[in-house]
Amino acid sequence: MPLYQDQTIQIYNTLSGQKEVFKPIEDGYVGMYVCGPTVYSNVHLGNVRTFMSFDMVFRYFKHLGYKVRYVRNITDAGHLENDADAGEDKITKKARLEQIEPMEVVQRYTVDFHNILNTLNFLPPSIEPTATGHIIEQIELIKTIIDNGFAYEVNGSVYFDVHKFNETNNYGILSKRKLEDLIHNTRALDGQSDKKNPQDFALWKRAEPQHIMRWPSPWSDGFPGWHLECTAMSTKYLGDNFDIHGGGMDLKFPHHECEIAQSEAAKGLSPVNYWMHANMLHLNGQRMSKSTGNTVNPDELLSGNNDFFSKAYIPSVIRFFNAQSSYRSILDLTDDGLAASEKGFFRLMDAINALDHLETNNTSTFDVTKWRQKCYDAMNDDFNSPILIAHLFEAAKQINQIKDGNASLTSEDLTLLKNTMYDFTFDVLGLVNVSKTDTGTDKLSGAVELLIQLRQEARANKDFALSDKIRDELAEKGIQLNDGKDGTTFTTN
RNA sequence: GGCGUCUUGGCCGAGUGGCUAGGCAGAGGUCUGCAAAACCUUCUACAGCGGUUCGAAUCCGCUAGACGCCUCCA
Repeated sequence: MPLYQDQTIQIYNTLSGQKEVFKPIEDGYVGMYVCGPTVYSNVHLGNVRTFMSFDMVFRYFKHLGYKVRYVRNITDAGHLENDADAGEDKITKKARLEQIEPMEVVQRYTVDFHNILNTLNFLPPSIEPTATGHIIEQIELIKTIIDNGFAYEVNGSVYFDVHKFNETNNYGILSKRKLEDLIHNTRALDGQSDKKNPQDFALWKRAEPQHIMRWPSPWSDGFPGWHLECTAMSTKYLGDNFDIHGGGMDLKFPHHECEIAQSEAAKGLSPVNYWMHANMLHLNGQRMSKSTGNTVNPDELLSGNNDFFSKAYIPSVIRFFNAQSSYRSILDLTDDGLAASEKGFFRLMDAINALDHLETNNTSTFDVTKWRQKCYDAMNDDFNSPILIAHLFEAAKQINQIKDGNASLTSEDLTLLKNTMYDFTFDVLGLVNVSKTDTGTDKLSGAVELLIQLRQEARANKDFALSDKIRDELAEKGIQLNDGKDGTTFTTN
């Protein structure tokens, strides 16, 4: 029997503004779409945070035994610099600046994106469609929207008629805006003369002669609008009405609002049952922003080659740091915060690695079954990973108590504890086990063992000058000796 | 200006109308020749003011501050 039958998940739905019991459209199946990156530059860490949060959601659904179809797109065309008619496609612009083909831009940064996500131990999505691979679907969608009277063509471009749509539907339902307010507050941009109203958005743009990325359509040689891509790709693979749509908080308006409008205009129904939005990542108290230089790339964080952090951090520490806060909270990335997470992460790993060497007993002093359900309860409550981690640390404390002989578990309970720890730490949180007491190569290990032995002899002879010299000089070379009850071990850093 | 969010102990970060979050740091202890590491124990909270309530950090209002979206943005 799959686990999900025993667990009730609550999801905070942006659409309703509250937590709702998750009920998939089809029992046992979950359809989830997340807006992927626009591949016009190196993916930045804030970007990664959103995907990391949804990677965890994906992992949890899978762990519960759901069959999940997780679609995360690659935006490789159509994403404009701004909404004005003069707005340039981001990828085209980059190609022009670097004097290469747009598809070279796309290829370069798609590869970069995948490399980073692999390094950070992401699970690949079920389908990763590209916008350029779904031009036909987008054209068909536009035709339908025009036929239904919610879009109009001007000079080869097609725009969505927001005012018309709002007469029968609710434009602003997701972002809690009123069209009236938008009308009063829309900044007047130059070059918007093609649109009936500034609130209208492009479904198809006619390409200027110098524009390389272009496809034929009934209206002009041109390219699709950004909002349209996600509607075309999500509904193609998940159906006209699917379970979950995720993305960054900043996409709520206008991007996701427009997706709803497009779907309703084309199919007559709301596309998504649960809208999930991940909050922003800050860097030292400020929003990451390329324009102010307040940004750090994942590879810079992993290599330590940056101006913000005192050292390099391994991928699992970054994942752990992220999981220690709620996906719905703003998370501030700081050196202190990462360093604190690093220590906690290694402490947790040490406890997990100790599981293999625990002795069992006839009685258990710790209710493992109850604890296990608390772990599920945490994740069931809108994927509350910080609470889950608190429970994992509670288990870590128990493990240490058992090690010290102050607590005990039956072998049955120990197996349950171990399996649960593994499930949540590695499968759900996506952490990778790193033993801090990794002894490195055999050669190194042998040499250090010899030195440890010599030091033991020196200590036995009360030659502390020699023993301390061995300890200190090894430390200088990055080898830390740890004196314990059962002898001395070493760690490298 | 419009709409919305947030303000928790030294730091990060959960949460609930009355019952321990957790991590890091600090303090004390165990261990040790000493130290480090490891482990155990432990002190600091709920922006301010007013209201509802037997009881509020948790609900409501006001004030102050921070932030997000409204233009591209995960």
